[in-house]
Amino acid sequence: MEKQILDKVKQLVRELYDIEAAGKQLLLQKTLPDFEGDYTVVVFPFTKAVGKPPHVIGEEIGIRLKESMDIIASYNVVKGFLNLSLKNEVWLGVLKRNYDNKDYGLHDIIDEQPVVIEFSSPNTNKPLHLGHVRNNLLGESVARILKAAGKNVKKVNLINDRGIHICKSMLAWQKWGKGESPESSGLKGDQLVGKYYVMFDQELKKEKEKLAKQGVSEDELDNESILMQEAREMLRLWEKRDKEVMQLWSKMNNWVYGGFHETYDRMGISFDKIYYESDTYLEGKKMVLDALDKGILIQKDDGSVWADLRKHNLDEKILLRKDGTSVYMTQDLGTAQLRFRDFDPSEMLYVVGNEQDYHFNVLQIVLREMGYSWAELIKHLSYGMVELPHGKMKSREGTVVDADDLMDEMYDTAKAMTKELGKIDDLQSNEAKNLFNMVSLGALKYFILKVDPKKNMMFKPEESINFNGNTAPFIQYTHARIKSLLRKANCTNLEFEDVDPSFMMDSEREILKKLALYPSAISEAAEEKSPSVIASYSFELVKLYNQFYQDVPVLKEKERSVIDFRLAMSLFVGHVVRSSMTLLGIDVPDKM
RNA sequence: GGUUCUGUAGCUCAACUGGAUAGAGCAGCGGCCUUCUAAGCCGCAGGUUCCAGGUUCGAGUCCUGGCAGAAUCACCA
Repeated sequence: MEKQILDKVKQLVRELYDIEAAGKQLLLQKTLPDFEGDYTVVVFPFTKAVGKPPHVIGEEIGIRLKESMDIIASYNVVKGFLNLSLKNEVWLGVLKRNYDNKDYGLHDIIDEQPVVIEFSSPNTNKPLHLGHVRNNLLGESVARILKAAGKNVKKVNLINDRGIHICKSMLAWQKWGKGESPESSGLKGDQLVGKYYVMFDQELKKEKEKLAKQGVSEDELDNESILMQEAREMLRLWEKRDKEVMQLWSKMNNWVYGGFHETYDRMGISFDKIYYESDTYLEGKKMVLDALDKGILIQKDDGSVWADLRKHNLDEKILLRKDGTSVYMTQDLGTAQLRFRDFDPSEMLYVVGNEQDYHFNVLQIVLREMGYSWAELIKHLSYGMVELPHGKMKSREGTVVDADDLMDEMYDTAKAMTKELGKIDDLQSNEAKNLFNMVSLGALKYFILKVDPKKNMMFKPEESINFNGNTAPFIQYTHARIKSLLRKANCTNLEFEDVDPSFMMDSEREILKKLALYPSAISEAAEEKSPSVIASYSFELVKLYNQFYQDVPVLKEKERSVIDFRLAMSLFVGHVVRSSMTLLGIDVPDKM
């Protein structure tokens, strides 16, 4: 429809002024609420070439548009803005064509070549926290949005299951764990392992303090520390596949996976393929050694291997330590290679925090230097940090917001709130549980996803738990209202063919206009890779519907066709609300 | 110090990528349940878009220079 109008404007500009209007000059936008009209053509861009005042041009184009397009009811010109009002029949047509289509706005797969999106990518040395929550929610939602926009999306997770940090928790458990297990302690596996990681850190700190007193310099502390030496030795043994170390490693990792699985399940996160760094780092090592052979990389006297990036205005970057073990970058090279082979993708997205902007920049440059043309497929979907009112999350200061705890708290609040409002009197207990889950998780997800991914966000616990205003519970509530209305109406067969479009009210037209925009909201969200676009859209739609609901008693209307028209519109809104919430990974209840 | 990002109402966030009078929510104040769910609706109040220049018909958005904050510049990941 928008394209139709734009094409016509383009044609008219050509006929009237003999000017070829290019893409950017042709601007069609939604008319602002204070003005009359649905769409607005901005005519300023033509004024110079035409040599007439803007309002005259607007008038000239407007009159011709109205003559030649039967969807246009009227027009008005304010300064350089040509406002067009479409006939009610147009909006009614949108309703007729789509109101019963649950998949309205969603595309089937257009392009078979997959888009691979990596997210979550946890370390197996500690449980998931608030930062991971943003990552997981973004990844899952962006994947759903891209799919809705017609991409063949593959979700992958890269488990960071090896490295010096993993050895730290292993070592601590070996030293001080006394055989403790999830079963014996009653702790979730990831929580248990996390406990030992923290323990290592504390003991290391003590040891370093002692060393410092003995006069060891700041720089030497890591080298001199016995604990660190032991951890490094363990990593070396691990890379040599030492039997005992491997056994400990796989035992503790399995505990962690059990815990992660529970948390993912609860959050509604899933993957098509899981990579383990322990499988991919070797590939990376191989690539590095190959490149070294070809003279692309340099080896220093101590045996360590580096990429020289000084011609890119960056420093040197280590790729293999002097003891031959690999670093983060090394395994990421390998993972990228494997992923490219596995999927032959058109795009490889990495949902990773903006603290790693530098890392991904370097990753791409190194791959490019090594001669891999697919380096260009890598896109870092960088998102901002989650900040807390009292500052950064620091495990040592106990200010880390644990993902499981957070969901528990949200659940309890949802429960208390629901009881206080007296909403569950007619719900079965499992229904009620379901509702608490939906509402609490919805609130959390929406609170995080409504913010533009690339911006840092402030996480205020009291506000995330708020259920009024621009929140998921508000949107869920509207869905429940619609469902309730439809139940009451008991509608099977909606007949509104003969409804008179001229009786359509402003609030109804606004809703239909909004519904017509759902497909473009999806494509914008996919383009920007930003769930926040969908969140705003849903909120605006639901606000419009609530206004309508408040002052138009649907079932009190005399005219049957008008009732059916309104029911069809409500049904349509309900579908789009559910659909858009699904894109955010949020479920909506039929009653609440 | 270098690089990158951010700065919008008391607070948390929008603003269709350069378009009209910068919008929501929360918090505050005032109204609306005999009528389809009040987790709702309506109204009031709240702004030098960090500052100073520049670009043009037009700037929160673009360019330059400041100021403030964050991230990063690891043989951590």
